[in-house]
Amino acid sequence: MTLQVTNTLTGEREPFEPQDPESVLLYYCGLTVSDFAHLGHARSWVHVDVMHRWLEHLGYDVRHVENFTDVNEKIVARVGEDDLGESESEVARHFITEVLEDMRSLNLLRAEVYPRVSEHVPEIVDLVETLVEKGYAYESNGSVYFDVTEFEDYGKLSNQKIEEMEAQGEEDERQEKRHPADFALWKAGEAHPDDADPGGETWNSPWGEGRPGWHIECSAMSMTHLDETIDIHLGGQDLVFPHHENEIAQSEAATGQQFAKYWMHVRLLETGGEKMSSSLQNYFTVRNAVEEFGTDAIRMFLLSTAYNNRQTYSEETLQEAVERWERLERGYDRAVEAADSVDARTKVEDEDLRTAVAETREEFTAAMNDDFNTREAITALLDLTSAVNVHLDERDEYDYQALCDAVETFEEFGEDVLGFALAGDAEGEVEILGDVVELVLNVREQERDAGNYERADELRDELEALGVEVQDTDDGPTFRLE
RNA sequence: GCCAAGGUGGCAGAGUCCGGCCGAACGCAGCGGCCUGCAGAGCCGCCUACCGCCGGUUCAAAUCCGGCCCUUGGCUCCA
Repeated sequence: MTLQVTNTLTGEREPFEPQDPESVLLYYCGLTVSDFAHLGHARSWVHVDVMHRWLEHLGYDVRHVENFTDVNEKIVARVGEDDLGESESEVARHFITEVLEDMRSLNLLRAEVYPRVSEHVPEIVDLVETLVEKGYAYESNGSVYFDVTEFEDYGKLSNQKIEEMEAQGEEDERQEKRHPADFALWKAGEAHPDDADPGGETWNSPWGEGRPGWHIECSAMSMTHLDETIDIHLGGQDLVFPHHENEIAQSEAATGQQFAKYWMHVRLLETGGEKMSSSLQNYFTVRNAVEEFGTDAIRMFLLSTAYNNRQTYSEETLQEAVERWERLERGYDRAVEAADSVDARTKVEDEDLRTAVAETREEFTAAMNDDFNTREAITALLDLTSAVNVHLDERDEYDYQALCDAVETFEEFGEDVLGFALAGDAEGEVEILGDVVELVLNVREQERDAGNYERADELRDELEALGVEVQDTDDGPTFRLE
């Protein structure tokens, strides 16, 4: 069973075969750091994170590079706003810090490198020079443009014909271009006083002062940190055209090599009719979402739809994800507690549970290999949850070995691959807190034994208000910290 | 106008590439039951599917082919 992936380049599902059978070169088009990250960014991140994790699970050494675009007019536009910073680079640095924090809050595996455009201007200039030398680009008024008519395959990623394309770029630069679809590789800084907002940095180049174009950065950084040909290039669906189309053109024109073997695009998170207006924007930030629903519920929400299918955000779908996550977590907790309670030498065997564990492993693997079908993968884990629950509810004696296998499966797939925090952070503070709760529950048991249920219920309600969910069982009370 | 993706139960959402295990998964909401001092969790059952419409291919179609209707996303910086 091998991994199959959908390649935007061919539009088909193909067997995944990296150039080097041992490793995968992966580049992800990251954010333009002019604002906080929102749930849509989280969708891409979490899916790419799970792809990364699954590739590692399959044994590949994954070299993951994700850029930050820190040179952009949108960043310049915010210079001086509030306390964001007094220059383009200060504003960018501010948001990079915030965005990295958001990424950590989503429990994303770190990339190997997070390159920034401002640190790669020499490489960008070199690349542009190469393109000019080879006749794929021309200088005009201090700016340099890529000549799309010189690159035979232009349009192959987005399936478009040059003649049918709308002009790219601002109105005033169209005058300088030979073909409307030509795009800027280097933009003169002084030739456009209107664009040259104060605070926007410029660099020296063979064509005078200026700034890198909007697409050349990723080509330069991908080649610098990975190779001329990489295995997977990822990004949001919205980047297919023009961004990735242009990356292919300029990269392949410069090197004569294929730029990326597999192009994969995460479909955009939709909002169900309502536009992502600025008034709603705040609510959609990663920060607010994680704070309100928790990392695991957010991951559950985002992974409950395959990366290349449409997903609509709504209060209801998010709430459903919370329930799905809690069901999974409870199942895991029950399995762990049950396994801990059983004598390891027990001879009890439950064929149903053992079969369920085996099927879960098989189905999870098949789902992930089938173009990273995270929805089906989660389904497999929830099926295991049901099997564990049935086993614990219907059996008087537990199957120690099967429970251990179930726990291991939850951890291997749920934690390592899907990135959930099943075992939680059982650190000092949490342990002490648990002991305190235990103490209160003992008191409550005394009240219950004395038939003083009113007081017992009060204690339960008060604990719940503090985020401690109490559950009475045959074996005494149990609790969960929310 | 161009490019692309879709229309499956109350909601949400797999399955469609490689037709039969789909008499349609997993879950959420709701209802009934078991358990329970109560509640919750869990378990069992139901609501619950003529798989957008019409026609074709086939022993067999949600899945393949043709036509039609409708929806959504992108095409400007955008994950």
